[in-house]
Amino acid sequence: MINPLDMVFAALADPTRRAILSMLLEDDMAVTDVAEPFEMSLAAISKHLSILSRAGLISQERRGRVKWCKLEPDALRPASVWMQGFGQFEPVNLDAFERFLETELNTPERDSPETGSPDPAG
Amino acid sequence: MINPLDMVFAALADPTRRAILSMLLEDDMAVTDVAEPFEMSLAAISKHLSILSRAGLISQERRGRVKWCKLEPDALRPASVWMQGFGQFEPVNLDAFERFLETELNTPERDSPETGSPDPAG
DNA sequence: AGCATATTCAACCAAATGGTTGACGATTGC
DNA sequence: GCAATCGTCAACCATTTGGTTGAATATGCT
Repeated sequence: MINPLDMVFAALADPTRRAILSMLLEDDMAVTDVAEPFEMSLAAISKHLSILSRAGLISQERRGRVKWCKLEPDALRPASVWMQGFGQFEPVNLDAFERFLETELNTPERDSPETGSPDPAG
Repeated sequence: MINPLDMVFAALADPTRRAILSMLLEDDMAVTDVAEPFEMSLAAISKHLSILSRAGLISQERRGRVKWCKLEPDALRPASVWMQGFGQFEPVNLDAFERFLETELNTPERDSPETGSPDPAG
Protein backbone atom coordinates (compact mmCIF):
# COMPACT_ATOMS: atom_id res chain seq x y z
CA MET A 1 0.00 0.00 0.00
CA ILE A 2 2.17 2.84 -1.30
CA ASN A 3 -0.55 5.32 -2.21
CA PRO A 4 -1.36 7.71 0.65
CA LEU A 5 -5.02 7.89 -0.39
CA ASP A 6 -5.19 4.09 -0.17
CA MET A 7 -3.77 4.20 3.33
CA VAL A 8 -6.06 6.94 4.58
CA PHE A 9 -9.23 5.31 3.28
CA ALA A 10 -8.13 1.88 4.51
CA ALA A 11 -7.40 3.35 7.92
CA LEU A 12 -10.86 4.91 8.03
CA ALA A 13 -12.56 1.67 7.02
CA ASP A 14 -12.28 0.21 10.51
CA PRO A 15 -14.80 1.33 13.15
CA THR A 16 -12.31 0.94 15.98
CA ARG A 17 -9.90 3.28 14.23
CA ARG A 18 -12.63 5.82 13.49
CA ALA A 19 -13.63 5.71 17.15
CA ILE A 20 -10.02 6.32 18.14
CA LEU A 21 -9.84 9.36 15.87
CA SER A 22 -13.04 10.71 17.42
CA MET A 23 -11.60 10.27 20.88
CA LEU A 24 -8.46 12.13 19.86
CA LEU A 25 -10.62 14.94 18.57
CA GLU A 26 -11.28 15.90 22.17
CA ASP A 27 -7.74 15.66 23.44
CA ASP A 28 -4.35 14.03 23.02
CA MET A 29 -4.19 10.67 24.75
CA ALA A 30 -1.74 8.04 25.92
CA VAL A 31 -1.91 4.62 24.28
CA THR A 32 -3.23 2.93 27.41
CA ASP A 33 -6.00 5.48 27.76
CA VAL A 34 -6.93 5.11 24.11
CA ALA A 35 -7.23 1.36 24.66
CA GLU A 36 -9.29 1.59 27.85
CA PRO A 37 -12.85 1.79 26.41
CA PHE A 38 -12.28 -1.04 23.90
CA GLU A 39 -12.81 -4.70 24.59
CA MET A 40 -9.63 -5.82 22.96
CA SER A 41 -6.01 -6.21 23.94
CA LEU A 42 -3.62 -3.32 24.26
CA ALA A 43 -1.49 -4.91 21.55
CA ALA A 44 -4.42 -4.77 19.15
CA ILE A 45 -4.93 -1.07 19.85
CA SER A 46 -1.21 -0.52 19.42
CA LYS A 47 -1.48 -2.02 15.94
CA HIS A 48 -4.44 0.18 15.11
CA LEU A 49 -2.49 3.20 16.26
CA SER A 50 0.47 2.34 14.07
CA ILE A 51 -1.85 1.97 11.09
CA LEU A 52 -3.30 5.41 11.83
CA SER A 53 0.20 6.72 12.24
CA ARG A 54 1.48 5.32 8.96
CA ALA A 55 -1.54 6.87 7.26
CA GLY A 56 -0.51 10.19 8.79
CA LEU A 57 -3.81 10.56 10.63
CA ILE A 58 -2.14 10.72 14.02
CA SER A 59 1.32 11.51 15.30
CA GLN A 60 2.88 9.89 18.33
CA GLU A 61 5.35 11.53 20.67
CA ARG A 62 7.08 9.59 23.42
CA ARG A 63 7.41 11.51 26.67
CA GLY A 64 8.89 9.45 29.40
CA ARG A 65 7.37 6.01 29.26
CA VAL A 66 4.13 7.39 27.91
CA LYS A 67 3.49 7.72 24.19
CA TRP A 68 1.07 10.51 23.42
CA CYS A 69 -1.20 10.27 20.40
CA LYS A 70 -2.25 13.43 18.62
CA LEU A 71 -4.82 13.81 15.87
CA GLU A 72 -3.47 15.15 12.57
CA PRO A 73 -6.62 16.31 10.79
CA ASP A 74 -4.73 17.74 7.81
CA ALA A 75 -4.04 14.19 6.66
CA LEU A 76 -7.74 13.88 5.94
CA ARG A 77 -7.70 16.69 3.48
CA PRO A 78 -6.54 14.89 0.31
CA ALA A 79 -9.21 12.25 0.89
CA SER A 80 -11.80 14.91 1.57
CA VAL A 81 -10.83 16.77 -1.58
CA TRP A 82 -11.01 13.59 -3.62
CA MET A 83 -14.52 12.96 -2.37
CA GLN A 84 -15.64 16.50 -2.98
CA GLY A 85 -14.87 15.97 -6.65
CA PHE A 86 -18.08 13.98 -6.73
CA GLY A 87 -20.15 16.63 -5.02
CA GLN A 88 -21.01 18.35 -8.25
CA PHE A 89 -23.58 15.64 -8.83
CA GLU A 90 -25.46 16.39 -5.65
CA PRO A 91 -28.52 18.60 -6.18
CA VAL A 92 -27.51 21.89 -4.56
CA ASN A 93 -26.12 20.92 -1.21
CA LEU A 94 -27.54 23.48 1.12
CA ASP A 95 -26.72 21.13 3.94
CA ALA A 96 -23.03 21.37 3.15
CA PHE A 97 -23.27 25.12 2.99
CA GLU A 98 -24.95 25.32 6.38
CA ARG A 99 -22.39 22.98 7.87
CA PHE A 100 -19.64 25.03 6.34
CA LEU A 101 -20.95 28.31 7.70
CA GLU A 102 -21.50 26.80 11.11
CA THR A 103 -17.94 25.56 11.19
CA GLU A 104 -16.53 28.87 10.04
CA LEU A 105 -18.61 30.86 12.50
CA ASN A 106 -17.73 28.64 15.41
CA THR A 107 -13.98 28.40 14.95
CA PRO A 108 -13.01 31.93 16.07
CA GLU A 109 -14.10 31.19 19.65
CA ARG A 110 -11.74 28.20 19.97
CA ASP A 111 -13.55 27.30 23.20
CA SER A 112 -16.47 25.04 22.35
CA PRO A 113 -15.21 21.58 21.46
CA GLU A 114 -18.76 20.17 21.63
CA THR A 115 -19.68 21.50 18.19
CA GLY A 116 -19.65 19.02 15.38
CA SER A 117 -17.70 16.13 16.83
CA PRO A 118 -18.46 12.96 14.88
CA ASP A 119 -19.91 10.08 16.85
CA PRO A 120 -17.36 7.64 18.18
CA ALA A 121 -17.51 4.42 16.17
CA GLY A 122 -19.44 6.16 13.41
CA MET B 1 -19.04 -5.51 7.40
CA ILE B 2 -22.49 -4.29 8.44
CA ASN B 3 -21.71 -0.61 8.96
CA PRO B 4 -22.29 1.46 5.80
CA LEU B 5 -19.43 3.80 6.67
CA ASP B 6 -17.13 0.80 6.90
CA MET B 7 -18.21 -0.34 3.46
CA VAL B 8 -17.86 3.04 1.82
CA PHE B 9 -14.38 3.69 3.18
CA ALA B 10 -13.27 0.12 2.42
CA ALA B 11 -14.58 0.49 -1.12
CA LEU B 12 -12.63 3.71 -1.55
CA ALA B 13 -9.42 2.18 -0.22
CA ASP B 14 -8.70 0.41 -3.50
CA PRO B 15 -7.17 2.46 -6.36
CA THR B 16 -8.90 0.36 -9.01
CA ARG B 17 -12.26 1.10 -7.46
CA ARG B 18 -11.51 4.81 -7.14
CA ALA B 19 -10.49 4.85 -10.79
CA ILE B 20 -13.76 3.16 -11.71
CA LEU B 21 -15.71 5.80 -9.82
CA SER B 22 -13.82 8.54 -11.64
CA MET B 23 -14.63 6.94 -14.98
CA LEU B 24 -18.30 6.78 -14.06
CA LEU B 25 -18.19 10.47 -13.19
CA GLU B 26 -18.05 11.19 -16.90
CA ASP B 27 -20.77 8.82 -18.01
CA ASP B 28 -22.64 5.60 -17.27
CA MET B 29 -20.79 2.58 -18.58
CA ALA B 30 -21.26 -1.10 -19.34
CA VAL B 31 -19.25 -3.57 -17.27
CA THR B 32 -17.08 -4.59 -20.22
CA ASP B 33 -16.23 -0.97 -21.00
CA VAL B 34 -15.39 -0.31 -17.37
CA ALA B 35 -12.99 -3.24 -17.48
CA GLU B 36 -11.32 -2.27 -20.75
CA PRO B 37 -8.57 0.10 -19.48
CA PHE B 38 -7.50 -2.22 -16.66
CA GLU B 39 -4.94 -4.97 -16.91
CA MET B 40 -6.97 -7.50 -15.02
CA SER B 41 -9.67 -10.00 -15.78
CA LEU B 42 -13.30 -9.09 -16.37
CA ALA B 43 -14.19 -11.26 -13.38
CA ALA B 44 -11.96 -9.15 -11.14
CA ILE B 45 -13.64 -5.96 -12.32
CA SER B 46 -17.00 -7.60 -11.81
CA LYS B 47 -16.05 -8.23 -8.19
CA HIS B 48 -14.93 -4.64 -7.74
CA LEU B 49 -18.22 -3.45 -9.17
CA SER B 50 -20.23 -5.58 -6.78
CA ILE B 51 -18.23 -4.18 -3.88
CA LEU B 52 -18.98 -0.65 -5.08
CA SER B 53 -22.59 -1.65 -5.53
CA ARG B 54 -22.94 -3.13 -2.04
CA ALA B 55 -21.43 0.08 -0.66
CA GLY B 56 -24.11 1.99 -2.55
CA LEU B 57 -21.57 3.96 -4.53
CA ILE B 58 -22.91 2.73 -7.86
CA SER B 59 -26.14 1.23 -9.10
CA GLN B 60 -26.40 -1.35 -11.85
CA GLU B 61 -29.27 -1.74 -14.27
CA ARG B 62 -29.46 -4.64 -16.70
CA ARG B 63 -30.73 -3.67 -20.16
CA GLY B 64 -30.64 -6.55 -22.58
CA ARG B 65 -27.39 -8.40 -22.08
CA VAL B 66 -25.61 -5.23 -21.07
CA LYS B 67 -25.41 -4.15 -17.43
CA TRP B 68 -25.08 -0.40 -17.05
CA CYS B 69 -23.17 1.07 -14.12
CA LYS B 70 -24.18 4.44 -12.75
CA LEU B 71 -22.40 6.54 -10.17
CA GLU B 72 -24.39 7.25 -6.98
CA PRO B 73 -22.53 10.19 -5.47
CA ASP B 74 -25.00 10.63 -2.62
CA ALA B 75 -23.59 7.49 -1.02
CA LEU B 76 -20.40 9.45 -0.42
CA ARG B 77 -22.14 12.02 1.69
CA PRO B 78 -22.17 10.26 5.09
CA ALA B 79 -18.46 9.58 4.73
CA SER B 80 -17.83 13.14 3.65
CA VAL B 81 -19.82 14.47 6.59
CA TRP B 82 -17.93 12.23 8.98
CA MET B 83 -14.64 13.59 7.69
CA GLN B 84 -15.79 17.18 7.83
CA GLY B 85 -16.25 16.74 11.56
CA PHE B 86 -12.48 16.97 11.78
CA GLY B 87 -12.24 20.11 9.69
CA GLN B 88 -12.70 22.39 12.67
CA PHE B 89 -9.08 21.77 13.51
CA GLU B 90 -7.83 23.13 10.21
CA PRO B 91 -6.74 26.79 10.37
CA VAL B 92 -9.48 28.56 8.44
CA ASN B 93 -9.92 26.56 5.28
CA LEU B 94 -10.26 29.21 2.65
CA ASP B 95 -9.43 26.52 0.13
CA ALA B 96 -12.53 24.63 1.05
CA PHE B 97 -14.59 27.78 0.81
CA GLU B 98 -13.27 28.53 -2.67
CA ARG B 99 -13.88 24.98 -3.80
CA PHE B 100 -17.35 25.15 -2.36
CA LEU B 101 -18.22 28.38 -4.12
CA GLU B 102 -16.76 27.11 -7.37
CA THR B 103 -18.86 23.98 -7.14
CA GLU B 104 -22.01 25.87 -6.30
CA LEU B 105 -21.50 28.43 -9.05
CA ASN B 106 -20.82 25.78 -11.65
CA THR B 107 -23.70 23.46 -10.98
CA PRO B 108 -26.50 25.55 -12.56
CA GLU B 109 -25.00 25.11 -16.03
CA ARG B 110 -25.10 21.28 -15.84
CA ASP B 111 -23.05 21.19 -19.08
CA SER B 112 -19.36 21.25 -18.15
CA PRO B 113 -18.33 17.83 -16.84
CA GLU B 114 -14.65 18.81 -17.05
CA THR B 115 -14.80 20.87 -13.87
CA GLY B 116 -13.38 19.22 -10.81
CA SER B 117 -13.19 15.59 -11.85
CA PRO B 118 -10.80 13.74 -9.56
CA ASP B 119 -7.87 12.03 -11.22
CA PRO B 120 -8.51 8.45 -12.24
CA ALA B 121 -6.59 6.15 -9.87
CA GLY B 122 -6.12 8.99 -7.39
C1' DA C 1 18.16 -2.46 43.42
C1' DG C 2 13.76 -4.01 42.47
C1' DC C 3 9.11 -3.76 41.22
C1' DA C 4 5.24 -1.66 38.66
C1' DT C 5 3.73 0.68 34.50
C1' DA C 6 3.66 1.62 29.46
C1' DT C 7 4.26 -0.09 25.07
C1' DT C 8 5.89 -2.97 21.48
C1' DC C 9 7.48 -7.38 19.45
C1' DA C 10 6.98 -12.10 17.74
C1' DA C 11 4.58 -15.96 16.73
C1' DC C 12 0.46 -17.63 15.72
C1' DC C 13 -4.49 -17.95 13.97
C1' DA C 14 -9.01 -17.35 11.34
C1' DA C 15 -11.12 -14.71 8.11
C1' DA C 16 -11.19 -11.36 4.45
C1' DT C 17 -9.15 -9.43 0.08
C1' DG C 18 -7.77 -9.28 -4.59
C1' DG C 19 -6.54 -11.83 -8.09
C1' DT C 20 -6.69 -16.04 -11.47
C1' DT C 21 -9.02 -19.58 -14.52
C1' DG C 22 -12.70 -22.23 -16.59
C1' DA C 23 -17.46 -23.27 -16.83
C1' DC C 24 -21.97 -21.44 -17.05
C1' DG C 25 -26.54 -18.76 -18.12
C1' DA C 26 -28.58 -15.01 -20.84
C1' DT C 27 -29.09 -12.35 -24.76
C1' DT C 28 -28.26 -10.90 -29.45
C1' DG C 29 -27.56 -11.32 -34.43
C1' DC C 30 -26.71 -13.98 -38.64
C1' DG D 1 -30.41 -22.98 -34.79
C1' DC D 2 -25.96 -21.57 -33.66
C1' DA D 3 -22.16 -18.79 -32.66
C1' DA D 4 -20.59 -14.73 -30.45
C1' DT D 5 -21.03 -11.40 -26.67
C1' DC D 6 -21.93 -9.98 -21.81
C1' DG D 7 -21.43 -10.92 -17.30
C1' DT D 8 -21.36 -13.89 -13.15
C1' DC D 9 -20.20 -18.08 -10.52
C1' DA D 10 -17.20 -21.43 -8.34
C1' DA D 11 -13.02 -23.06 -7.02
C1' DC D 12 -8.65 -22.01 -6.04
C1' DC D 13 -4.46 -19.26 -4.49
C1' DA D 14 -1.30 -15.86 -2.07
C1' DT D 15 -1.38 -12.01 0.80
C1' DT D 16 -3.30 -8.95 4.15
C1' DT D 17 -6.05 -7.95 8.16
C1' DG D 18 -7.48 -7.99 12.80
C1' DG D 19 -7.19 -10.35 16.62
C1' DT D 20 -4.82 -13.36 20.42
C1' DT D 21 -1.03 -14.54 23.84
C1' DG D 22 3.41 -14.32 26.11
C1' DA D 23 7.88 -12.40 26.24
C1' DA D 24 10.75 -8.33 25.87
C1' DT D 25 12.05 -3.38 26.43
C1' DA D 26 11.93 1.04 28.46
C1' DT D 27 10.92 4.12 31.96
C1' DG D 28 9.42 5.65 36.61
C1' DC D 29 8.88 5.12 41.71
C1' DT D 30 10.40 4.05 46.29
